[in-house]
Parts: sequence; structure tokens; C-alpha cells
Amino acid sequence: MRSPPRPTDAELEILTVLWSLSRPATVREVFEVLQRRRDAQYTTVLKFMQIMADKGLLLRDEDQRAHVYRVAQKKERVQAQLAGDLLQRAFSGSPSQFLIGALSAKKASPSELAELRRLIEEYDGT
Amino acid sequence: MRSPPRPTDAELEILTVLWSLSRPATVREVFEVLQRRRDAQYTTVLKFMQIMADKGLLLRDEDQRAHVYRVAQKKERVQAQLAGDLLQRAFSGSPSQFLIGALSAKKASPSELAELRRLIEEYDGT
DNA sequence: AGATTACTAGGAAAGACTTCGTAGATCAAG
DNA sequence: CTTGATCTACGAAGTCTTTCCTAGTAATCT
Repeated sequence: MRSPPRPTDAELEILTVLWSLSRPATVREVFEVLQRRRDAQYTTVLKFMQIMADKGLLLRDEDQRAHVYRVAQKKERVQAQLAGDLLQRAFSGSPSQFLIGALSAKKASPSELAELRRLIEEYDGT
Repeated sequence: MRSPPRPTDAELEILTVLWSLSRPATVREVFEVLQRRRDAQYTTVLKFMQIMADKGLLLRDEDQRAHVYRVAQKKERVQAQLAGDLLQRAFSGSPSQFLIGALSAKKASPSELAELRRLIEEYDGT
């Protein structure tokens, strides 16, 4: 029961669609949401989701003709994997460097800053 | 003068070696550091560094027979690019979710927490 | 000088990733 | 029942990534 591999760029895109739906979905449903973001054929999305099921990133329910897919791991788990991976590979494990990197790429709003502060306090207490 | 593409996994490994050396280096030098981390032939490293120069990730000085390579962008810039990219793609731009992801992948030490706290205060003031 | 070592350049193979077309099955509508 | 829409499966092309071998050239050693 090994944890699935890191999702590729295209696979992550599909995951984010499923995350935004917050429920299992068919290829058609994912396709329709994805179409608003970029250009892709239906069978391309189908293929990705099949591959992702093979890799263990998605689980497939074949009861209906239109198979229903759901994420195999919680969003938080996948995100932690991705963040942890980059943290190690590009920031030699330093969380503050990591955060600096993120913040210098995209300025945080006051509310996000407050959230960050709250987060650290809470984490400290744990 | 557009910014070079996101480095691949193997390319990032080379960059981290150059970052750790903090100076331009030959293929040989990079190869020797890299060898301590993993298995790779000399010409593999050479090829990567040539590709990276083509992509604009490295700059090459061909004055000597053994060409000397240096990073084309500051470490901080590349890190910001990578972190910002992941932040957008996997965390819909939310810095706190991003940090949670990192912290749940790797527990931060007390000193790192202090550093994080300091960082946020400072950032707030700016 | 001749042999050995060190470098680069040029492929090229193998895998991973991305994308889509076509074929065949199933379902819904006329 | 036939037609059109919808689905999955298969396969394949094209690109990107990773890896290394070989050839040729330059430097070093004996």
C-alpha cells in the first residue's frame, strides 16, 4: 500500500478540480470545469483520469456506465507531499526560507498575514 | 530576456550543488559533489549542465578548456519561482495553506518557529 | 613522442508526460 | 428499431526528461 507518486502538472490540475467539487465526479464533470480554465479534449481528460487511477491517485467506481472517480488521498495529504517535497529539494528543509520564497512570489494580504501569525502561535502550542 | 523555464528535478539538483558551492564551477566540481548524493556518470552531469545553459538556467564561460558554469539567476529568484508556482497550482494562492502543507510534511524546530514568527512580524512592518 | 587522462560535443535510447483520434459499446430519442 | 449522443478502451504521435556511450580533441605524464 505504498503512497502514490507525486502528481504531474496535468494530474494536479485534475486533482484541484476534484478538490473544488468536494465530491466524486465523472470525467464529464471534471472536463466541464477544466474547460473553463484551459483547452483540452474530453478524451484527454479521460486518459489522465485513467492514468491517475492506475497510479493510485484516484479511485474509480465502475458501477455506472459513466465511471465515478474520487481522490484516493485527502487533499491535505497530497498538498503536504508536494510542499514537503519542494521544501526538501529546493530549500534544504528550511521552512522560513520556504515561506520567504512563497511570499516573495506573491504578496500576502493583511488577512493572510493574520492567518499566518495565528497559525504559528497555534502550531507552537501543539 | 524572458525568465528561464522552471528547472526539472534533475536540473534543480545541479542548481543546489552550485548554490552550496556559492561560486561558479566546472562540470567536474559539480560532478564530484553530486556523486556523494547519488549515482550518475560524468557525462550525464555534463549533459544536464549543457542543457541548462541552453535553457538559460546557467551561464557558461568557455575561456578555459574546462568550461565554467554559474547560475543565471539568484538562488532566491529561482526559489521564489518554484514556491510561487506550487503555491498557485496546489494551494490556490493561500500562503497559510502552503505553510501548513510544509509544516505537516516536516515538523519545524523551535528555532525555525521563532524564525518564522520573526519573519512574519518583519514582513508585516514592510 | 607515445600513452594516458580529462573535456566537450553529438547522438541516441528509454521512459515519462501530454494530447488526441478512432473504434466499439451503451443509452436515449424519435 | 434506427439514429445520434455519450462513454470507455486502445493506441499512437510528439515532446520532454533522464541517462549514458562514443568520438574527437586537448593536456599531462613517462
